[in-house]
Amino acid sequence: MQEEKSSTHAQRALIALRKRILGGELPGGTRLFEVALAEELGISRTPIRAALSRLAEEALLDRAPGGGFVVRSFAVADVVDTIEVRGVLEGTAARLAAERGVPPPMLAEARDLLRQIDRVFFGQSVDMEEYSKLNAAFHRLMARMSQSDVLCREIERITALPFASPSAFLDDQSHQAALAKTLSAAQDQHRALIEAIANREGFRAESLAREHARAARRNVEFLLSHEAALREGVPSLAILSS
Amino acid sequence: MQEEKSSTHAQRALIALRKRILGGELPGGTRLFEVALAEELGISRTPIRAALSRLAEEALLDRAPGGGFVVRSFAVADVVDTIEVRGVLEGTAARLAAERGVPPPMLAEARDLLRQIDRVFFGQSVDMEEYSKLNAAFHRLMARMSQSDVLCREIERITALPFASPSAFLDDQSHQAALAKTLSAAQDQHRALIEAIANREGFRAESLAREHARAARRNVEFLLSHEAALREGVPSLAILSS
DNA sequence: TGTAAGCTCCATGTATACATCGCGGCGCTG
DNA sequence: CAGCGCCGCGATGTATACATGGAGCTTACA
Repeated sequence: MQEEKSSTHAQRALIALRKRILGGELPGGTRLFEVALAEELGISRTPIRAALSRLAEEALLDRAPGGGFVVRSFAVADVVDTIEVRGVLEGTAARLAAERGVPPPMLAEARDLLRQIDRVFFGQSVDMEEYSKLNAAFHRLMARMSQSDVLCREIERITALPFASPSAFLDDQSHQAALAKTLSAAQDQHRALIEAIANREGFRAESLAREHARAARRNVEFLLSHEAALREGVPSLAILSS
Repeated sequence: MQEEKSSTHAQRALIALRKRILGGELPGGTRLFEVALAEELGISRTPIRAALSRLAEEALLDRAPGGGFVVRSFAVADVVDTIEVRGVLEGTAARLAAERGVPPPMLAEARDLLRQIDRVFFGQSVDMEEYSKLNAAFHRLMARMSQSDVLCREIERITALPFASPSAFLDDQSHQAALAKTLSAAQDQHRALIEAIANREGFRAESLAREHARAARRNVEFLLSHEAALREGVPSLAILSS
């Protein structure tokens, strides 16, 4: 066998197929045939089926009526709506956190994350790798502050879609100039959010989280309004069908 | 073979297992073993795996770290939070419907549904079967009015959980007296919702939808506060772990 | 020429044998 | 007695052969 990563064939198939779907190599609407994929990847149908099942769980594939799988299509409107839903869910998490109250250690953890993010700005050019990681951690923590497993799970699920993640579009290198301003504004929102939650201001926390998600939406709309040149460098948008 | 319903073994296994999980026969945390289930249902492991995978998509099973599946546990708090999430999502659908505008034929369809629900009340004892069907149809239509496939999908997904459906707890026969009042209040909310959407009052529509979902939450809390006697007749609550 | 029946092929469904891997018990050894 | 390592079992992972069933084509008959 080849010496790829990961242990099982199903894992490798999952990773390979996910990559192809997200990369736009398998456009939305494409029917995936077990035999063809099995031959292509040099494994049997069984691990292929396992991989396809998991991709269906990730909402990257739809089950066809009479059996089989189809690559899900994402139009621009779907991206926008998905981000809207993320905003709504994160808003709910923030509101619940405020309403139910957050244990002080957790609040301290959040404030520490904010300081760490501040520190990333100190360098000349921002270390996007690090920022993405911290930003994702902050959003995950905010979900946990709701003290609702159900909500955490739903947020994690929607966030797994590549273009809906709070850290999507950050790896886009095209408009470094605007970046600093954008990130600084986002950080202001982070601070206000924690403040609102700490003050038990549920409505304010929810509104802030929703508006915070709007930044991602503005990014998408900006990227799509400027012709292909910009979109080229944005892997998260390769999946778009139109 | 036995002459159950449905065509494939995987389908039958799916239905059988879902029934056992929802019925509380397989309590939360139970590890499901392919071989054991295969022997028990008299089929091979392959269709069992297919069924387990689909149950994971339905969020009734969790994948165990090292492979395998575990029945998901639902505590009371999870039920409440799930209903909260449904309310939030339906609220978003109602708001988007109001903000984006709804085609008149669709609004007419909604008003027609409201009239049909009114008609159900005419009889001496309400036909709950019929009411459930119409109520579910109304909620589905409201989701569609958002004109967002993503949102529809998420609502449908969360609504698939037995205790989160807008028609859950309606089959409970225990407090017929209060029922008429409850349903009539719900219908008032339905009417106000459509009115708000038609008037493009996004905030009002969202608030109303959220409050409407609270009715389900009150039902749960009422049922749980009255000892087992009441809970017996409520199949939707059999899944509760505690 | 149109229609309907039947056939054939292809894709998924199913069973089963074998592989692999992790874990726990048991025994050996220092 | 303690610690290490080996062995074996049980669970999932994988391959493969065969079953099934539907769609499209072809052919024969009206």
